[in-house]
Amino acid sequence: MTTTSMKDVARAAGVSVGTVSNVLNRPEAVAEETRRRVQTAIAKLGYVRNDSARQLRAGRSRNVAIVVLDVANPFFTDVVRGAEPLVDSAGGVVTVCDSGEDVHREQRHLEILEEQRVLGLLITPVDGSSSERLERLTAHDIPVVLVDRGAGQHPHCSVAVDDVYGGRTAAAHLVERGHTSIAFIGGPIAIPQVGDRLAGCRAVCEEAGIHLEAFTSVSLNVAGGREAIEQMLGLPEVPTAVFCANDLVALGALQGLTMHGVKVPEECAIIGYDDIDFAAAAAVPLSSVRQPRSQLGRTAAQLLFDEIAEGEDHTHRNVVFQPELVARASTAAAL
Amino acid sequence: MTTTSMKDVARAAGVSVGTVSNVLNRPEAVAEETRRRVQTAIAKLGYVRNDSARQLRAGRSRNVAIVVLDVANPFFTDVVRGAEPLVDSAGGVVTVCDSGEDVHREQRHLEILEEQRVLGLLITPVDGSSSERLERLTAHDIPVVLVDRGAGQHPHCSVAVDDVYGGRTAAAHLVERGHTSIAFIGGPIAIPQVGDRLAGCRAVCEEAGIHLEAFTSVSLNVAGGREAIEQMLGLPEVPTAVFCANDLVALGALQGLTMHGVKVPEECAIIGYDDIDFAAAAAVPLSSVRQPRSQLGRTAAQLLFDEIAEGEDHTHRNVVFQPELVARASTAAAL
DNA sequence: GTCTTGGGTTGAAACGACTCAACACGCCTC
DNA sequence: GAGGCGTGTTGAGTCGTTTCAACCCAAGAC
Repeated sequence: MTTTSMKDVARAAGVSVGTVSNVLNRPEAVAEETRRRVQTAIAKLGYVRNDSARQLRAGRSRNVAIVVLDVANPFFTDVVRGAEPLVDSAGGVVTVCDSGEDVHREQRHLEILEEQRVLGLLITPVDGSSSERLERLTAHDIPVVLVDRGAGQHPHCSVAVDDVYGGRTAAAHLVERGHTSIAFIGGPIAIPQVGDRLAGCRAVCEEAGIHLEAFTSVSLNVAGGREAIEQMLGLPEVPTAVFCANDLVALGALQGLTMHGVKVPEECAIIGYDDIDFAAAAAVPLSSVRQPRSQLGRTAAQLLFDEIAEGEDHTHRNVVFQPELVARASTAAAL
Repeated sequence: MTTTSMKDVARAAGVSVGTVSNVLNRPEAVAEETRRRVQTAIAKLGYVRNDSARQLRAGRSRNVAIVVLDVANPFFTDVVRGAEPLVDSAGGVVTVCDSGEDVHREQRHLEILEEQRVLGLLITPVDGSSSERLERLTAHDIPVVLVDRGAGQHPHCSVAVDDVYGGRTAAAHLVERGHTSIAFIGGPIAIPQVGDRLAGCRAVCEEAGIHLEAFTSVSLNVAGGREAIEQMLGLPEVPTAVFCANDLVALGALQGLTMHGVKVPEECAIIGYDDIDFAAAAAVPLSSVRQPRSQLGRTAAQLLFDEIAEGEDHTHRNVVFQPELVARASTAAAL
């Protein structure tokens, strides 16, 4: 069965293609009786609109893409969840792309998305200096909203959580518990969130005159955390507390420490970041720094549609949320 | 800046559009010198192919859609991960859609995907009887591969894990540990996986003459598990073991039991399903039934491309994997 | 009886890329 | 010098939809 087009429907209903189009797009402009005839024809032939043709005509698709660092990270799925309803109700369709923290995959996605003439883009870019690639999109009139990325020099709207503040909060909590030697475990420092969290942490440590050891995990997941712990345990002086750049890493760290018989929190405390659902369900419930995840997504989508609506006279907005400490068992022991 | 088309490039390079098209699609057919001229023109104008136009002409997009029950479930993200490389290397693009276990959302996604003339579809359908909606797609020449769905009556290729066997395995493990009263917690029974796991469990219980109590959680996630536990604890005789339809539910159950001061596994054992990464990292490491997740995705994608390649003389294939018991602390106590 | 008005409908012109038959040109052969 | 060959290039036609000026026609105004 070869695909049926509007022409076939028109013929079957004895009207012109223009009328079929009207039935589909502005039914109120078509006479009752005609409309019905067209609709039965559509049903009988099993006609399905061809979106490519629509888009070609419209010059733009109705897809909103969300490019995340890792779909397997609950943080991002929550962000996506937050954005979806808003996009949906605006008649858009969400496309999720996973860059896997890899610049080349991100690049490939961006190229494809540009070819698809997406309506807009929410992205957590892999590195800090990706602006040139993104600006190419904005130059081609594709609005870009940065997610979880501070109000920097970039010419885009953005939503973010104050990661420096979050880093400070986590470190302050550890200091308050009496720790005097702290390790930081986090993925590529090039990822701004990681850098900021570390910066906040470092600031507090310096103020308090505390030793800080930073480990660079290969990536921000469970395996990365486990591996970093291996390194850490090789130190002559093993720190008594670990601040992980996100909860997945923290879970990995927890596994690593437990495997080596190090008691959490008695011998080593752990604090994560994001407060994903699994954090509370971990072997030792994880302390963490909570981010308003779905709100991030929702706000980002909102900014995107605002930008689309405002057109020329749009000025970029940068929304920053404050994270919040959630203390649990993994930092419960006082020294 | 209005979008530049092949025509603009052609003009700038002093050639015809046909030649530009050739440079893009069959560069070897174009003379070296011409090719270079066209390429500089492309670079200078910042030309980007218009995918809608391509697709319109081709009659088909290069998108492969994966429709899952829940993107936040690591099981599915792993399946997606498994499928991605294969789709990628076949020149396709993956689109992930989340049905959220909701028939209407699934339906909406299917409609949109059909309008987009996707290359093919990997789907874990919400209910068992969704075949009519899917057959509409196949009637329109869109190949569909069922994921995690047994070799039933359906006219599709499929990959699946033997869920009845998995259910039996889990139940047998509990019986072996001496439990004589077991609860099953699982989402809508209409979801075939849930039904099958329950069936396998029930069969073993009947053979062993053991009491089985089944609870229907609203959905297959952490919250669903927590809520079901509330119900279960209301029973006059509280079961001594719980078999959860997936690990998220099991994590929820673990939270629920812990909240009510019920010790796991001493007072109540738990076994989950899927063996997601978080299962091992839980407060009490969860026993589970492991599925070859990424292999499911990879095989599904393979079947899809096989079907596309074989065309007319394709016969559907149903691949079934065997799951595997992973015993951990949550079922460690003997009675 | 002519003139408006306006609800319905029409048909052709876009949109941008791809395809393919036709052609142009240089070179070689007989 | 006619014919054949091979390599490059062309341009018109096509995909399916939307849009919009033009048109038709019946009803109401004068």
